[in-house]
Amino acid sequence: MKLTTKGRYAVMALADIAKFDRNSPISLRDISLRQGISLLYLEQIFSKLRKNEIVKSVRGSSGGYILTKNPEQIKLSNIFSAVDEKVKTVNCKKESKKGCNGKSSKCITHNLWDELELHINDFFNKKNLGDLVKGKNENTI
Amino acid sequence: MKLTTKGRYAVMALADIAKFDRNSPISLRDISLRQGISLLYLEQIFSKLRKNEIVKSVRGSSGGYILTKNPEQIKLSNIFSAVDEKVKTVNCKKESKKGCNGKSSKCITHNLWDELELHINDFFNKKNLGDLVKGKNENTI
DNA sequence: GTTAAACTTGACTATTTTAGTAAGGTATAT
DNA sequence: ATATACCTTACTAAAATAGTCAAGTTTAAC
Repeated sequence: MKLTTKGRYAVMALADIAKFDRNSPISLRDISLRQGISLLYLEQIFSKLRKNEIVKSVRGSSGGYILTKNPEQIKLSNIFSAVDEKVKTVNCKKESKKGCNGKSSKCITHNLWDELELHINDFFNKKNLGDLVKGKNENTI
Repeated sequence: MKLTTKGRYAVMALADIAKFDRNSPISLRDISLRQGISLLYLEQIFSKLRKNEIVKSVRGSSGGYILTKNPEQIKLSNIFSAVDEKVKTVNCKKESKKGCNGKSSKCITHNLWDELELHINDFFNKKNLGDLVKGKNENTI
């Protein structure tokens, strides 16, 4: 069970932006250098973030990306869903008519995984970008 | 972010055993049939569970596996660590001397992922096999 | 108006992980 | 004896991940 880099990088990059003034756009090149993430990969990620209105882009030279809202208003769950990072514990939900393993009832651990998903999503719903940059003067990049 | 089948199957199989009398061994063949898990795959999983003393084996015909403890004493975290299912959110912990991305300080989201890991592990520490089989007369396999 | 920095898009690919399968053992209750 | 059950090692197809590559378009600034 692990987090993919897509979700991690998205959060890292947005936290990077959040550390700066909201009005001037931050270029992906700068983020790439500061965070050590491939520029081309960042472009993929930001394409999704823009489509999901987490950021807006400013084109042209000295362009870049700006957060659409205050960091406090951007929940981590919003970011993860934007880049298709999902918490997935069971694959027995689709065939809701027939139950989990093709049998007529739910598998014995079904409720457990549901609870786990809720537990994790709860965490992501409670955390926002603002929480991450509060200690921005500390020993963090 | 998802759970692998190894962890899921281990919990399912152990919950299956927990539903029965503790004294008579349950064969993998029966579990395989009831839970719809490949017998050969179950053997791999139970090999690890046995080495980690979650179950003990009884050989010979009408043999099988028995839980080493009461279901209430077997935490899900024990099961997951036995089958190498780990919660992994960051890969920036090994090089503790140099920081996360080879730089001298921690990455901006480092603490976040630590918190998440704790949050999830907390869940697995609180749940035990007994919790799963309590409602064993309900509509579950 | 040119230019260069920056974003946009779509296709492609190597590596790794997952989810098993296959084959051939060994132990033991009946 | 022998069938049932566990044990071990090796192998592999498929999927997901983590990017790269190439060829654009847009626009601020000079």
